[in-house]
Amino acid sequence: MPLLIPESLLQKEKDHVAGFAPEVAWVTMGGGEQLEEKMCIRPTSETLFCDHFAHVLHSYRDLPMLYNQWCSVVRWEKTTRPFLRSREFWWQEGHTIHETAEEAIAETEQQLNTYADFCEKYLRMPVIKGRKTDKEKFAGAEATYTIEAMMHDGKALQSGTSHYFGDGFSRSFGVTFAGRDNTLQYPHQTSWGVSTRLVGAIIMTHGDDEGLILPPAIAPIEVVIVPIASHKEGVLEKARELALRLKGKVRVKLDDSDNSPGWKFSQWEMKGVPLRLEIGPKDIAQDQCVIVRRDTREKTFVPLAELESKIGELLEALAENIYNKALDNREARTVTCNTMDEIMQKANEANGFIKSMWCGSEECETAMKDKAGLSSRCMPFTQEHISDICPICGKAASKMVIWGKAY
RNA sequence: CGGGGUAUAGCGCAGAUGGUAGCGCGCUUGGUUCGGGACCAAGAGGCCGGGCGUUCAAAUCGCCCUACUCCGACCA
Repeated sequence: MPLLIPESLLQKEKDHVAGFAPEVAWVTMGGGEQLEEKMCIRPTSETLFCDHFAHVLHSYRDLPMLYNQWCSVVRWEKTTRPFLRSREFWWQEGHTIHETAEEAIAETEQQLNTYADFCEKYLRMPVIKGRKTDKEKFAGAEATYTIEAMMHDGKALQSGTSHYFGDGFSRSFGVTFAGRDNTLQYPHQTSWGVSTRLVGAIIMTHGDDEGLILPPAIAPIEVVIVPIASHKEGVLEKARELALRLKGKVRVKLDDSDNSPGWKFSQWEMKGVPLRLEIGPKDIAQDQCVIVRRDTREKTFVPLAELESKIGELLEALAENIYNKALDNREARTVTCNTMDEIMQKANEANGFIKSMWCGSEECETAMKDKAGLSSRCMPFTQEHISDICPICGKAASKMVIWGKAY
């Protein structure tokens, strides 16, 4: 889809334009000439896809239409933050239309689950699945679902979203198809995305003072081999032999540069390589090597005969450990509150998640922001019954919300 | 948008009361080292963000720009 969106196209869905207009960048000139109609640089591509759908959709037989594109988008943020909030960011955006609401809702859920699984199983980052409040939902959506992660400083990071649009956009853009009963119908739509924000999430979930800690599944190098006293007879040869032996089984790199071993240790730790394999004269004499975990720095002497299996075990142990550490941090920084006083006190003490009931009114949500500096992160799918009243207004409440400070 | 801060070597910084610049890291060369960022020696590297002013003399004082940055409000 194109990079530029004509203003008229952006205007077609009123909630959407109201939500995005304040943060779009506009192109007003072309080759020194003022443009007849200004164009915005896409902040998201729903309008472009809708325009496209209107042209290509004719029959229920064309449905579902499932699109995905990787591109960068621009949102004119007032405050930027490397990886987490940049004015231009690279993302993946999926856009689908379906014959029925049920199908579209299923798609929305499926994608949210895909993101959650990816974060938890591959990035080893625990997330909370839930629904956004109306105040926080995507402009123009009927429902927005989110996965919320907690960074190690206790701040929340929305790590992926999936939206259900109903047929609102379809109606605004005149997207129609001939249905099974030969009547003209509007398809039900979804969109969903994750961005390079996840890179920031990895850094801020797993990293420590020595640098990155990469989850093994996405580490470009899983094992780095550092020869010790590599000038001595046979060391480099042995290191090369091990690298060759591991190649194809695990992503391995031999650092045979002439930097000192200590320098290499620090360097590869900073880059987040999960395992370091040391091989030196003493090891060679005993037919073993030393493997050091990035997360705990724990050293293990490994007989060369058991090399492959031990590497597998250690990678898995590391992956599990970094997930558990992140989860422990989240649990330790999550509190349940019943009164506004309690909430304000906790919010003041430390960053973290605060669970409380909520009556559902936007006034109370705004009050939470004003009084405690907290925004609603989501209404988790897994609800807990804390009480029956909203701590903000005292009226009846049936929804539990997670509040927090967000990046 | 509101309120702070910073700008001096590739990077990080120091340069009170004005006298044309220094430290650490990095880089180059030689030697010794090599199981946690090695050591010694010799080097290279600077329009002190930009402009105007004050002064015999400005990195230093004054005014005006520009860029970056932090904290708020706004947002994936």
